[in-house]
Amino acid sequence: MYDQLLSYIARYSESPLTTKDEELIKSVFKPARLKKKELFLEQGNICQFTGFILKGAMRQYSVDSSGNEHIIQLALENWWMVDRESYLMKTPSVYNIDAWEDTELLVLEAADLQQLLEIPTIKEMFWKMNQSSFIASQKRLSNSIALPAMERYEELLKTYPDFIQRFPQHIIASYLGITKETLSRVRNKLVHK
Amino acid sequence: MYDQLLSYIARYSESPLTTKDEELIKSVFKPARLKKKELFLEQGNICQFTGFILKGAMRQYSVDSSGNEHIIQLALENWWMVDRESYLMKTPSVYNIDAWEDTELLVLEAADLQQLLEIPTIKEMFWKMNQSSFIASQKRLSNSIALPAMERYEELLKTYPDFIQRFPQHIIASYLGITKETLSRVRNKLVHK
DNA sequence: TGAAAACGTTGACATTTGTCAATAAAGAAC
DNA sequence: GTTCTTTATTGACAAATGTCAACGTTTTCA
Repeated sequence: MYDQLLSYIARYSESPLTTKDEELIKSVFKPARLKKKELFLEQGNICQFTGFILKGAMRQYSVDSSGNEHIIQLALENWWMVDRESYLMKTPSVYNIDAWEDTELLVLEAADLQQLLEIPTIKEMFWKMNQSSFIASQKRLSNSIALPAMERYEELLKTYPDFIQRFPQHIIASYLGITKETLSRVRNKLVHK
Repeated sequence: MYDQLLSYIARYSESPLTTKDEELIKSVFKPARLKKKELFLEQGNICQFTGFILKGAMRQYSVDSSGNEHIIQLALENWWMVDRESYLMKTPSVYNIDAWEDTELLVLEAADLQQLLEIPTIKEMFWKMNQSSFIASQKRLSNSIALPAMERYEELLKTYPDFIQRFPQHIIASYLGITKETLSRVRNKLVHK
């Protein structure tokens, strides 16, 4: 069960982990399971955990005054899921996070994070993860302000083709910032062009 | 000239810098000046520098096939400016970065970054900067997909009131992902409500 | 200081996207 | 197996935003 996390760490760092490091990792990351639709974080609460997805699919979203969900982030196996602002600053979150499929996770409490970061290999891994999260977020933002709906969808097809397989269209639409009807029409146009 | 950077570092880290650390910082950060509209990074080139703005205002933007500019980032005094993806991966950038006002910077070459990161205080500062960049980017993304133009503008007014003072409306509009005409109408509605 | 450029606003109209309702198919639950 | 829920599509219409052109003002700078 921890092999998946350990090999993830190995892939995103240069130096190997000592046996002692591995012990620490196994002691602070706790296994957890979520049923489909089960909440990992509820709006208004403080995000207590960082989750590493072993198996399953999750989503992070806000709910607006009309009750519409807006998907901020989707995540599959070997992705991290957390509301970083809430987790780090211990402020109430404006987002919900839940499981879209039955999901197995390894979760890390905020209180254990500092201890983990004393392992240079882990620190390096999180450093890289932060960098790529930021870069991905900035790209998505760039698409969001610069591209019309169809091109945003085409970008998504290229960047995260798995999403299309794992999430229904209304979720994809929300991720793109459009309605499911608009996405349906966009797809229709793409087929006929 | 370096005091501004040193006090920035002090503000975003817990431990103080040694005199030796300060010497290193002064040796790797080089002063630079940009005239208004002068390019710091041109689309297609690799971003060579991270800039710390001492005085002035800058923008990072893409240019679409119709020649329209889309502002990805605006920055003022005590902000960092860089295309992180290009800088770190050494890949050609899709963005331009230029000065919107005559600007004074301290610039850091990518080659000198590693050396700097060996100073724990600096590493901590960059760590925090990465975190807050990501959080800011995610918030902006969240607004971009969830809020209509007027509310995005109101959010901007709250979050970065300085931008309104320092950049003309067509720049603000582009930052929000709308046209200058739409922004003008939004502002008109806000006055009359 | 005077011409040129940049900026901001407005109107008319086009385009994109959203809303609502109806329908049908696919999938989940009992 | 059959009922209920979820998902996807489509049409008619509404709302938001974009486009283009014109105009006046402000700013820039030679």
